[in-house]
Amino acid sequence: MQAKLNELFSALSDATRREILIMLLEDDMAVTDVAHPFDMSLPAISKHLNILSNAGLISQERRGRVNWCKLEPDGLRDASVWMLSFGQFDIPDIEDLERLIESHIDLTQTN
Amino acid sequence: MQAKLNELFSALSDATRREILIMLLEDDMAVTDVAHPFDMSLPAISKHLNILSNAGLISQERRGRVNWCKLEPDGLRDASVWMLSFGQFDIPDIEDLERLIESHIDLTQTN
DNA sequence: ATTATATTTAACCATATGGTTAAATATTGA
DNA sequence: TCAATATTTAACCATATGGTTAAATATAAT
Repeated sequence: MQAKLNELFSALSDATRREILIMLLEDDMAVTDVAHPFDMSLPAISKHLNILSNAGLISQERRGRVNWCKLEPDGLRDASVWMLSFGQFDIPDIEDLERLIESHIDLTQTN
Repeated sequence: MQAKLNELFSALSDATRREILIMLLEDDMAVTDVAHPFDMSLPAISKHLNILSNAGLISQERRGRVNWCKLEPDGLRDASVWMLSFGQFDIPDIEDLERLIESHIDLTQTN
């Protein structure tokens, strides 16, 4: 769980990779086409795509010599959920969450 | 904007720092107390706190020789908005919340 | 069969990151 | 005043990260 979140947030911490994700919102793309707008070598883009794949944010499917990259929006889910518990809940909700955590701890301790 | 997001996601990509944020959900804490549960030197924690400060995720207020650390939940807003802009996942459901609670419990118990 | 295209792998480099220990700096208490 | 406490700064180290170029691989086209 922690390792997965490390990978996710780390993948998102690079502007090039975030831009790639946004590009893939439009449509699936070949690696070369992903690379095109960037002032960067193809191997560099290839590495970025691997990092996004390993984080579960995209998938890649090879057809012939073309590797098609596809956004996997569900990959953002864990990170999103983690963040929402801090950022979007207002104060009473945070207190609710804390009570939930407390009660869950109490339950595990009495078992 | 991109630099801010880099900083934010990068700050969140370390499990120690995420754990610190969760600890600060409870209450404001002094640096030494933040450091206590971790098997890590005080300077290391001090660095982590600086990274969290620079990312806008916490604030620090010195009173006497004690530096009080305070969660700044709004600091997550930009990153949260960025992720929501992908808009392809639903509002987190009860299972996600359960998993989140589990992960927080794991964190508090493994220390 | 040869060449062009799409992509990855390998080897390398500079800088960033996350940790350490030792020393420095305040501030508080005796 | 002197010692203890809280925290940061400095110097250092190993590994990770993000880039490069050159070579390798696999497929498609001529």
